[in-house]
Amino acid sequence: MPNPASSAPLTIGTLAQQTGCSVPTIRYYESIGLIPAAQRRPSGHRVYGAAAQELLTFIRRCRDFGFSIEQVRALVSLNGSADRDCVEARDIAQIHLQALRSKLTELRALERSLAKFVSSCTSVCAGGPAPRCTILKDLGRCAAAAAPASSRRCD
Amino acid sequence: MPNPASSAPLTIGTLAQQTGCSVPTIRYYESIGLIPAAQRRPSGHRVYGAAAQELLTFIRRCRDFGFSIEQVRALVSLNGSADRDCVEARDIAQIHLQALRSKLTELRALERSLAKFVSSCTSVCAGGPAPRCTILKDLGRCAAAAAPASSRRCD
DNA sequence: CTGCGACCTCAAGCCACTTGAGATGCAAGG
DNA sequence: CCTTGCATCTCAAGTGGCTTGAGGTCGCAG
Repeated sequence: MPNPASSAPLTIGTLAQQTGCSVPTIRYYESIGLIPAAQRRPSGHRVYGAAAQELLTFIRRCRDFGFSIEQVRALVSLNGSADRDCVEARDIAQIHLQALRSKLTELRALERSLAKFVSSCTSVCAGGPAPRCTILKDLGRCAAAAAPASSRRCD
Repeated sequence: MPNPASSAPLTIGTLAQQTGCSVPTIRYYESIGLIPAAQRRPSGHRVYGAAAQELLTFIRRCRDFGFSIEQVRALVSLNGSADRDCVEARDIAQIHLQALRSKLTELRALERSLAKFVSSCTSVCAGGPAPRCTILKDLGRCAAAAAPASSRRCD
């Protein structure tokens, strides 16, 4: 036995705990082919080994960093193919970084505007009738400082 | 005639152009009760007036500022009820602002980490075999600087 | 042998729309 | 008057990345 403690077969629940994914999420990843189909006990229960644990931890980290599932898929595949070039990984990260930066720029502008709304309401109209609130008035005004439409989407 | 040019009846397409919403989005807003059901021509085509245009512009601005549909619903309702208190609006904005700020904090940390990944790859391993890329190695490491799970969600 | 918790599958729900199919309306040109 | 072509209509399904629920099976402790 090469590694008695750490390579013992894992149930899906244990794997979930150790990787920080939820149990349904692991099954979901299997269903979309992001992780290979697990081996099964005769009962049908999934059994995992150390490789699955490493893979899932990697995936979970990627998701924490905001990579999309398709980006993660590409990174996983890169991670497994010795004959491919690391520049591919950098490109994926670079693209993600750029998207993140433009999102950040948008959100910073939003934060400023919202903070202005709130403090202006507090100092000018707090407690008054709602339809005269500076927040609602500012929101009704012709758009100027608003973020582009992309910030309404979920990317 | 009180306002001949601006209060002419609008088709949904014109309304969409003037408010920056798409045509299906306007129908969607009607279907979820965010805007009242439009009047119809005998043919079934929707007809809108100035009130709808103002309302949709307001809604669109709110969405630009990142308010959820339910938050927008509350703001719209506040905007229309003279007997309610402006503090309600401020509370909604305040809650949204706090959520935005914690999101921003997360994203800033992500940005730093990703930028580090990219520059490290460029200087250390660019062009080498993918599985040895510093990006992929860092992603595989035990989580430390990663953002909390909330950043993976779409909020 | 009887709980009870962990596991199984399959389906639907979430958000805020977008996209597509297939049918009809309307305004302008011939 | 008729065609052409765009706008509109409805209804259904798709998007991402899961989560939640229903209804059933498995495995182990008491």
